[in-house]
Amino acid sequence: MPKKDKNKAPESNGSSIDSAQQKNVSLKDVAASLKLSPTTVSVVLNYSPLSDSIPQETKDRIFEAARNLNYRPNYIARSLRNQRTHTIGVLIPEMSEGYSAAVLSGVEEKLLQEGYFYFVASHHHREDLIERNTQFLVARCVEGILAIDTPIHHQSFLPIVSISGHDHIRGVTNIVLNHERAAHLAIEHLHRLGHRKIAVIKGQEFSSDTEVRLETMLKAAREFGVSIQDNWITQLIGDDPSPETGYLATKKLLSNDTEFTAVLAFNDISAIGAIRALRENGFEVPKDVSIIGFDDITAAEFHNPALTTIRQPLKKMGSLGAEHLLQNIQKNPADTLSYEITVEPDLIIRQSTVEVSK
Amino acid sequence: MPKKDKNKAPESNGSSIDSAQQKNVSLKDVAASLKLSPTTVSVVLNYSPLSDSIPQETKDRIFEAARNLNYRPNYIARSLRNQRTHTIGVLIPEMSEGYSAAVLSGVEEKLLQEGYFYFVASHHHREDLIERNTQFLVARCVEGILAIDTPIHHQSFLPIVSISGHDHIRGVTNIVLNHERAAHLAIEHLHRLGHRKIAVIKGQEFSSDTEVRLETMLKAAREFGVSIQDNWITQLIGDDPSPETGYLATKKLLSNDTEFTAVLAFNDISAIGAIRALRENGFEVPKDVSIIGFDDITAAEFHNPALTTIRQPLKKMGSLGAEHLLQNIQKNPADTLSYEITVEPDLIIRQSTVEVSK
DNA sequence: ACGATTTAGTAACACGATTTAGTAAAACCA
DNA sequence: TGGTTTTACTAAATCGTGTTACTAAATCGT
Repeated sequence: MPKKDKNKAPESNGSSIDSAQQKNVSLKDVAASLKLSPTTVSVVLNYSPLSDSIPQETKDRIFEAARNLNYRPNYIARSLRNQRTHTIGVLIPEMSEGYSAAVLSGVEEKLLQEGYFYFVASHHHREDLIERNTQFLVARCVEGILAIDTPIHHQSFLPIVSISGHDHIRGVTNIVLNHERAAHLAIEHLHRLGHRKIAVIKGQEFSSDTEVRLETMLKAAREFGVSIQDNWITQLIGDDPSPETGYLATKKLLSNDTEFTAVLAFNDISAIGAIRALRENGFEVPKDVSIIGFDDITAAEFHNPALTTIRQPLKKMGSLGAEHLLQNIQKNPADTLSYEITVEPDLIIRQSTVEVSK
Repeated sequence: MPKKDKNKAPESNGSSIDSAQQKNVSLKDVAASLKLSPTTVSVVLNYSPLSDSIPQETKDRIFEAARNLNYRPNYIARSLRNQRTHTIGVLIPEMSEGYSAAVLSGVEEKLLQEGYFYFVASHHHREDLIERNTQFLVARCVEGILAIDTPIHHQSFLPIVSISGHDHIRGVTNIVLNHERAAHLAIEHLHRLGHRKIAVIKGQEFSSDTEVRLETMLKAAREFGVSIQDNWITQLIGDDPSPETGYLATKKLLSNDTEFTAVLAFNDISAIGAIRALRENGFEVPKDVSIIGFDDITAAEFHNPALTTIRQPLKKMGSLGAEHLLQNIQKNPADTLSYEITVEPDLIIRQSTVEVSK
């Protein structure tokens, strides 16, 4: 007798997350309310080919009941059945910087458009956390992995897209900046302003772009006949992205030698710290020393002085990364060979670089 | 005859995401490899009470086989069965600012610690996106929702924790700053420096803190006998968090009147824009006008001049929010009444405020 | 009028894990 | 020796969908 008691639909008629709704209604509940089978309801709600033979009147009743009971298909059950989670995993160094946030905003925009969600996990450049988080994401059945400034060491059975990654691994797609051009733009700009002695603050070893950034800069410098002496090269100090990394690096640089007339910083955030250090040591920026940043994060434009910088299209890199990952997910992983997408930098001239005075 | 063919364990012996592994191994595969039932394997791997009666030798074999085959329980299947997803949804205005990123880093730290993952969805303060994203998160079976600077309008059958939210809704827990004290610290500091005429840049209507921030500031001003005239109150202009919002607001402010000696900005990011506007109009900061920010984002310390600001413990607010959400998830939602957690601000004195000169 | 097709559905299984309710054999007890 | 308890497991049901394979009735074609 109490057979139906528990399946009795609650009389919810307000918003979808109304307080009256205690338990989510299932396909079975909808079916029961219409005295149809769950199969029929499923077939109709999914516009399956099978529903061709269901009369419109029945379909209408089903749609109406589903709406009235506020039926929402349970994504978990659907994922299990379809072996599709519409979820990807995103690996980032940390959740605290202009860089990651900018890329993520592009990722999110594209993913939500396509009905995907994402898990984020940050690893602080620790090898063990990268491995552990990858495991977790795989266990959660993500359909692919997007690695942002995160080294990838081995091929995976899942599609992987790496943003700013430079490892060439089978099956991994890289989204990278045209570093040659970025370096050309930066050095050319300084050269045109008369700078011939340039200091460089390179990134930490763990940053994917560190090596290529330095090498392309050195190459461009040779081409323009600009000098970058070894003792004008310094490295960011510290693990977390903060202006302090550039501040400490520049302090060290200044204790070596001060013959240079311009500084190429690894990124905007460290350029800001570098300016502080230069100022503390009695150098006006840009009067005494010009400085050029990298990335063009929001803070760059409004810093004092406003930063001249090489812009990376961070948001676009994020959405491109997401786009290609989704594409690769559609394909058979076996025939997804590694390929590379290149995006172009821009030189943004502001106030931190001027003609050399010496 | 081909009965076992497809269940034949792949001879994977490398890393967990080795290329050799095509298909995830299931409980059934492990069981088959040992000629045991999935039940037994499950019981042992989960340290279920039932496993008391299983001899150690069998347990060892099971653990070993699971490790060798690199068995990872399928989270989707487990979630369906247990009706627990260990996943929460996080609503944020956007993924681009120091504020959200700082709070999220606290959220993430706490969640990963507890074995939870999270979905992020941003809504750009659009009512329809808040509703839609909430729907999506519910369909994805999140166990609770963490709303960061996001208005919540109705009670839900899911636990909700709101960070910097001020709506008092049954079942919603609020994590808020001690705004009274924040205002007291800010006004007291300016008062001590001799400022008696203070301009205020208030937040946009859509920011949760806008109203309470302004009101507590006005109240503190009255207590200290400091004047905040109506035409010294301006509002951030624009939707996305960027220094430009404060720049435009301050431009408008300066076109009204310039009698004030200090500016209270809604947040650090707009304070940075305000400084630019003041400077363009011929005011030196802090010589002519002092300015005080709010939040203490990373950029504040290294700005030029370094920003005096009221620090919100953003990361802590994130981890507290996550902590209370997880607590409320354990409880019966019915007996989770709304309550409020208050965190304390700090005054961080740097270079953007000095004694009044006039 | 009779076989073939169309209509309108449904029963049963699968996805991969956990849990409930057993069972068959061994050990224990009196 | 006969009954109870313990040991060492396993079959079957379940979570909520989606799909495959079926059926029973109605309609069609000739």
